[in-house]
Amino acid sequence: MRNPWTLKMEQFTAFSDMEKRRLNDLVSGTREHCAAGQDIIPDGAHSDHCHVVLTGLACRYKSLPDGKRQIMAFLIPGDLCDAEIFILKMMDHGVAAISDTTTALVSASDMKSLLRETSSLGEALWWGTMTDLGVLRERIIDVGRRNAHVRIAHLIYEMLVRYRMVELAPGDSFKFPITQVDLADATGMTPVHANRTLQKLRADGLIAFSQGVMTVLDTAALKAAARFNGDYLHLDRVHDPASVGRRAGDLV
Amino acid sequence: MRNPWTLKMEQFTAFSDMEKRRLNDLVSGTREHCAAGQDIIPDGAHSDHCHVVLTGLACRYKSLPDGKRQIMAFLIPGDLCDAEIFILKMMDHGVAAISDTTTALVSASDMKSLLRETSSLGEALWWGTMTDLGVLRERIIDVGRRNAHVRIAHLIYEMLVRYRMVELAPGDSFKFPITQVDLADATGMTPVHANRTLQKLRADGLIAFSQGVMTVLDTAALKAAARFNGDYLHLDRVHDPASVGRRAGDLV
DNA sequence: CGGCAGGTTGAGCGGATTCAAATACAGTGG
DNA sequence: CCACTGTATTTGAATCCGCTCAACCTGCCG
Repeated sequence: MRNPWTLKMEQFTAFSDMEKRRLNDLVSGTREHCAAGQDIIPDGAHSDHCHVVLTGLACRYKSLPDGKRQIMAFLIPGDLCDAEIFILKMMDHGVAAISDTTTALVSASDMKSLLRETSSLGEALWWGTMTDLGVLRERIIDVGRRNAHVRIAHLIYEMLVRYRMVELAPGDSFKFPITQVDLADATGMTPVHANRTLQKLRADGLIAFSQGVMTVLDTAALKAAARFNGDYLHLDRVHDPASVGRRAGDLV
Repeated sequence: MRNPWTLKMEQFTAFSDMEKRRLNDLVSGTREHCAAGQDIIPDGAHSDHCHVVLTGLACRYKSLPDGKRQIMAFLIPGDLCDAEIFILKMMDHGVAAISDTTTALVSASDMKSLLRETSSLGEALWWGTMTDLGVLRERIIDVGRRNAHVRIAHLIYEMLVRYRMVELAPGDSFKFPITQVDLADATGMTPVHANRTLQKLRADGLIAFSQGVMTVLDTAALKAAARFNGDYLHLDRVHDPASVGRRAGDLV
């Protein structure tokens, strides 16, 4: 009954049982599977279904005329791939699977009516979009004003916080099937330099990485190295006394 | 009766007279003036009013702990400063006036009900947010994968298209009160390098700049230099046969 | 065993930065 | 009207972070 979409949005607000059931029903319909490396939604496409990532890792990307590629965002379970689909004529970027993924299809009309609801659900959806904006802005700061070391540390730390939201980072370990080429495309650097930077983070004892699993060994040190401030993720419930136990917010 | 907010959203869809009147009423209430250099909305602030830029130029920015600053977006007349205000507890970045600005205050409750309307208005607002996302993604590509020359050309060309939307770029000239320091903060480079890059664009006869007014001398050449593709702005009405006359879409 | 994708290492180059100083320019007050 | 002041732009020279190119290694799989 607990799905990553609900878990993520619960970081924003507490839902009633009925609301949770509602959300759960929405992602319990048609599923789609996509193999690593394939497009979940190609650039320029249109469809009348939204995709919610349930398992695996995906990314938003855009290929440039000169062959370069920029990854604008990583999408983990609970993330919505294409909130724009029911308004815009076509996607202005592609969404690709990095590892094998399963996505839930939600019809545009369901999503539309959800958005217009006066309940917490409509607000939660809006919250999701607003935090997406925040994450994008943070990525601009990354590539614009942070050096390679801080930049990669920041990306990894953000992934940790986000994976924790959906309870997929036990022991501060999480799946990280991202190749160094992908990482370079996301951080706006070359694979070679991404490699050297990762090595330094490992040598400093901040992270460990093997078999596609990233482990953050020293959260405090990594957070400091990344100059991380998580306000932009708007995990509002962190400050909610009713929220108990160890949550993603502990890291922010 | 024609205000920049309506003009901008008309790039997405045609409104009925009643809808236009509705939009106009919303920005005809309280006005706020802000002097150049001052914060319109400080980082971390909260209010229960949204700000719509009516005149002047503003920017979204974030100051980093080490004193650096990153400008994430420029806001021209018709742009909404803080769509998040009625959901999120606080702003995760600041909005500052670059030149003197006037903004219209729209109450959060008015905005909220607008968003829930089944008319074109709710969709238009959603469209605005989605294009903001698109512009941010494009900025990530800018700083991540384009060199200084292309990057600045791209920024200027985008400003031209956006100014045209709100009919503020007669003869391909528009107000550009952005200092080279601002420009550097927006493009993720140093003022010195921004200066040299601008000089090259002028030497190549692509742009002219004096007295705070930018003139694009050769739109085709600038577009080519910027490798510009305007799909991300989603000026859907460009393809609408009912749309007549020279509009921003001509450039996209 | 060969092939291939991903990761690692080295050396040289170059775009952008840094620091510093000079120049232009607008506003202000004597 | 000019001297004065502060801000913005311009120029030069040295330095460095990250890029390029190229080779090599490693593990995996057919």
